[in-house]
Amino acid sequence: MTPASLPGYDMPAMKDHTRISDLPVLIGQSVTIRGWVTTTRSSGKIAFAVLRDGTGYLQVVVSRAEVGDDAWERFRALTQETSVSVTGVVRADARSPGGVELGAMEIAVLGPSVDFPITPKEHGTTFLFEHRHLWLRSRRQVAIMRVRHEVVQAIRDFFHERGFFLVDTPILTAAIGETAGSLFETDYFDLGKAYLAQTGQLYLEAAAAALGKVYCFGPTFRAEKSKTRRHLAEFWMVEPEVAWYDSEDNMRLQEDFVSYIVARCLERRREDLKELERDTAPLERVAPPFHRISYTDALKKVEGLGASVPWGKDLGGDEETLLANSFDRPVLVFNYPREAKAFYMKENPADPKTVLNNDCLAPEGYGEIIGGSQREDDHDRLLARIRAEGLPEEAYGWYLDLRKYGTFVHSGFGLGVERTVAWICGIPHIREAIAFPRQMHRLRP
RNA sequence: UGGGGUGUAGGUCAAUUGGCAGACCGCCGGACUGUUAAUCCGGAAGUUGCAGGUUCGAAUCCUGCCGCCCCAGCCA
Repeated sequence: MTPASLPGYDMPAMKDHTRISDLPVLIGQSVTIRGWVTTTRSSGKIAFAVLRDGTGYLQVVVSRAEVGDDAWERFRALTQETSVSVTGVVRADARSPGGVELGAMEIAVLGPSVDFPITPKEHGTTFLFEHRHLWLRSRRQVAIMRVRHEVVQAIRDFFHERGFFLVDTPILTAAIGETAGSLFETDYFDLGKAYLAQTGQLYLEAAAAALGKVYCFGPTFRAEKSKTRRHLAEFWMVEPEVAWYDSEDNMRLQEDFVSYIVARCLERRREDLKELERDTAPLERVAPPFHRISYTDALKKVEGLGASVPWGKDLGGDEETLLANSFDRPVLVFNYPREAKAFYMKENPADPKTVLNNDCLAPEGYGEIIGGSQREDDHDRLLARIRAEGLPEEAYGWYLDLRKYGTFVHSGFGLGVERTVAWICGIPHIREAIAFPRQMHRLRP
C-alpha cells in the first residue's frame, strides 16, 4: 500500500517532484521541489530561502513583483525547518551558492515549523545532544551520516568482493566472551540472566569452520562507565574471522581493509569531507603496508619520547597517541604480553610471554580502531587459559568443541565503526559518529 | 570509580569588593530589489540548577544535594 492510497492522505503524490541533486541538468525547466527550509533572508521585494531535501541544498529566490502578494506573503512567513513544496524555474546564477537556484513561482507549506530550537548560531554540546533528533538535520551532521553510510557500505563491499559470508551472531547471550562485569543484563525466560553481546567473535569461530571466511556486523554493548571521547555504551563493530589465517595474514587483511574504506570515502564522499573541513592529506597516505612495531619495541619507542610503561601493562591512550603521532600512516602494534590480553589469543611459540595479536592505531590521535589476534587452536592450552583466568569452564564447552573436532589455525579482528568514522571525518568525539549515541548519562532521544 | 571544571532569558555568555537581572543571536512588529550567519529601527522574553543558611540586602559568601563537561581507567 502506498501512502497516497491511504484515506485522508492529502499530500500530493510523491512521483511528481524533482530532487535537488538533479537540478544542474534541468536549467531552464519548471520543476517542483519538496524539502525543508534551512535558512531564510528577505528584503522588501526579494526574498531567499535555502531548501534541503537530503540530496543537496538549493537556494530559492522569490521576487514580489513576479509572484503576487499571496505567494509573496507565504514565502516571507517561512520559518526554519518548515516543510514545503516549491514550484519554479531552475536557473544558473553565479550569486547563488552552488551556482544553481530556483526562481519560485508558487509555494505550499506542507508542515509548519514554529520556534525551531536549533538556530544558526552556536550551541553547546549538551543542548545539541538533547535535540539530537533535530540536530541531525544540520549540514555537518548530514555530512557525517553520509560518510558513515559510505564506511558501512565499503565494509560490506570489501568482504563480499573477497568471498566472505555474513553471519549474524546473537545479541542476547549467556555470559561468554570478554571479561564479565561490564555486561548489560536482562531477564531471559526461565533460564535466568541474559547479557547483551560484547562481541560475536566466539560464534564466528564456529561459523569459520563451516564457511571459511566470515564476518559479523552489528551493535555491541559495553556497560563500562566510560566517559571519554572514544567510548560509547552501544557501538557498531565489524568482525571478520578467517580459517587458515595466521597473525601475519590477519594484519595484511587489516591493512587492505582499512585502506579500502578510506579510499572509498575519498572517492565518493569528498564533498562531505569538505563540508566537515577535513584535511584529506593524512587520509590520502593511507595505503599498505602500514607501519609495524612489536609491543616491546613500541615500549622502547615511547620511552624515547618521554613516556614510561612497565613491560606487561597495556599501552594507555597517551602512549598510543605518542606512538601513532610518530608515524604518517596507521600503525600495527603486535605481540602484546599475554597477561594484558584475552584468554583466547594464541600464545607466541617464539616468545611465550606474548600472544599473536595486534592493535591498529589510527593516526592523528584517534587511537585504537582495531583489535585482533590469531586464536588459540590447541584444546588443552585453551582449557588451561580458561582455568587460569577463573572463567566458568562449563560455559565454554561448545567453544572448546571447536578445538576437539578438527581444530584449525584461524584469526580475526574487530573494527569499531564510530572510531573509524570519527577519524575519517576528523571529528573530536565519537558520539557525533552515530545518529543516536548511547552513553551512561544519555538514553534519549 | 578517581582528578579538574561548570550551572544566569529559547540559545551563547556578561554582571567590578555582597548593592536596580544585562548583551548578542533567535522570536514578534516595522523598513529595505541579490541575500550568503543580510542590514537598520522598535518590542516581548528570567524560580540566576535545587534545598537550606549568613546579611538591611545574595547570581555573588557558607552547607548539602543534583545535572552536565573535560581527563584517566575499561576497550573498538
